[in-house]
Amino acid sequence: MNIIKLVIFMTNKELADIMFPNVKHDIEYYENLYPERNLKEGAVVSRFAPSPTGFVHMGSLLAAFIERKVPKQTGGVFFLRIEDTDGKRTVENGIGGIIADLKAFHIDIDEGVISETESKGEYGPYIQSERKEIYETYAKYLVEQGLAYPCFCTPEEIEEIRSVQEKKKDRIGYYGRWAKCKYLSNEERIERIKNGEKFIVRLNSPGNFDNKVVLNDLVRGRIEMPENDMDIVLIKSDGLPLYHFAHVIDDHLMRTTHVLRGEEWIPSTPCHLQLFKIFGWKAPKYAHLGLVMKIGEDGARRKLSKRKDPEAAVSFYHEKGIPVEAVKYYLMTIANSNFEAWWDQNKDKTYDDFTFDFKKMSLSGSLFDLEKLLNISKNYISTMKAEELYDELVTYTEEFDSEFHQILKNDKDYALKVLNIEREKKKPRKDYAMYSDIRKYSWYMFDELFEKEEKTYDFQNINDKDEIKNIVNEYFTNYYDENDDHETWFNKMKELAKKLGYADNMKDYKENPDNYKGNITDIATVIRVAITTQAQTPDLYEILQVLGKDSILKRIEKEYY
RNA sequence: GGCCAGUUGGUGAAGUGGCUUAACACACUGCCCUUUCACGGCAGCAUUCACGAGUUCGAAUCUCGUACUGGUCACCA
Repeated sequence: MNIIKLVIFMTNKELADIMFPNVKHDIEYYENLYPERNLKEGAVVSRFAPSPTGFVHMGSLLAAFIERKVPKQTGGVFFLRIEDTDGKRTVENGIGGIIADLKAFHIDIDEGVISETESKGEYGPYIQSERKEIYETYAKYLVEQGLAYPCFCTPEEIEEIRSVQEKKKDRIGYYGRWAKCKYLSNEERIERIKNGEKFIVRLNSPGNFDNKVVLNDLVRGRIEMPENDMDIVLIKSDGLPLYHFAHVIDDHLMRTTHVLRGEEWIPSTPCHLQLFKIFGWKAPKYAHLGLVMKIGEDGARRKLSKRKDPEAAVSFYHEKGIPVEAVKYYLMTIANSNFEAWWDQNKDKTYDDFTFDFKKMSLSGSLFDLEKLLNISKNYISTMKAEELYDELVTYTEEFDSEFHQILKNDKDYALKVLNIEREKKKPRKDYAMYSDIRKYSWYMFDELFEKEEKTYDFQNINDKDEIKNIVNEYFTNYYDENDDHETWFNKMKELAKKLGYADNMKDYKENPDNYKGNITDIATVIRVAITTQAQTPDLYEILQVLGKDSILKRIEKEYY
């Protein structure tokens, strides 16, 4: 009996050698190369591990945001790993796009890929395609242990198995008695390899579908699932590993403690847990996040899609000029809805000071609410200082509105005055949700724009041309004085109203509307529209002050005299 | 079809057996304030927590079943 065992063991070793002729090290080598991290108790090591498909998706950004936050909270490490084991997914400059997006959102990494060609940190390489030898070493070890084997099945054969399974209503997959290559003798395997037959490497799964395995998910709690009994592929015919294998090897070697990923990964977790167990490693803690959803064209919920939904791409926010901070605040409210209330109590603090908790995450995928984001953005922008807003706006327009950019640069002091209207006070104005709104709502404050825009004047209640002329004329010849303070200015408006037969306060007007031609708001509106063309603007007094006498009179002369 | 998860208002959600005649925020509606708009203030907006049954003195909260939604079952991640 002992002798037979020995023979089998020897052949496994021989098989492994012939399958992996290029492997130089044993697994001990890598275990020593990437030692346990020396971190304090409770420190979380997590990672953002995207495929280089171009840009970062909203859902991924949420994950990356949390993956960054938790290590920061616990004194751990956050690193970026690129999962490029599938050539078909890889896009030109995919890595650069991801790095740029993370940078744009100020998500800094402690370790990992920092450019198309560079990485930092002691646990690399951080690009999976550069880790081929490592995967082979571990696959070889598994073959030696009899826990993996070469599979010679062609795609056609796999398809054949599948259709028989479907017909018989059996579970689909390569497992148990369906796994043809599982039962080949080592002699045959070696011979076929020597004959030059192509093969892939499959796990010889020790699992039993009737046994249960428990996943203690950080956000969902206990999930019980059948053990994995699929002989999943470990190494593909291109020599690179499949996600399942790569994830287990990498996250062990990189000493990852927490894995955050979408809930679509839950079904394959038993397989990952099994791999960790086979190797005798401690599995990381898993947090499976709900997907970010959106209401589709047909009215049904569906996953926010990179291809169909512009708002899924982070570039969307960049182009609109939605502050990255606002997006991050929104992400924080999605991640932990109690954040909003906390923030309300801690206005002077930021999301960095807030303690994120996995247990407070919503289980089901949340609908992406652009409206809500815009509201957060509005509030955020309203708290910015004029100087700060100016800098952001200059940066924004440099890329997206060169004309406005030039105007802002030409007269910074004036631009600051405009931006400061009803700002930097206890109850600041909240009308800009994105930087692209600023020109839209304040173009009339800039003479260069005012002169060139096509203008339409809507005087609201008063439509009689002579009456409009009369009001404007009267105001600017007899009342307007740029040196008036707010109170004086307003008193003059009242006098003007009274003189022309309008009520100078709303109360009187409401009591006896028939006694008046209108009320003071009508007068104010006429002046407002005459100067700006807009019926809705910030405080009229401030506007007149900022615009200044010269520009105002020029506008009046042109249009009314 | 198998396996898994989810289901509280238009939206995000709080809620872990009695303090819930279900917080809070966004949106919406009305009123007030007001030189317009925005801000701000007040009020309204789920007689009810997918449905059914059970446990209990008592359930949105525990159990079971049903329905629906989503995920997954690749040499993709």
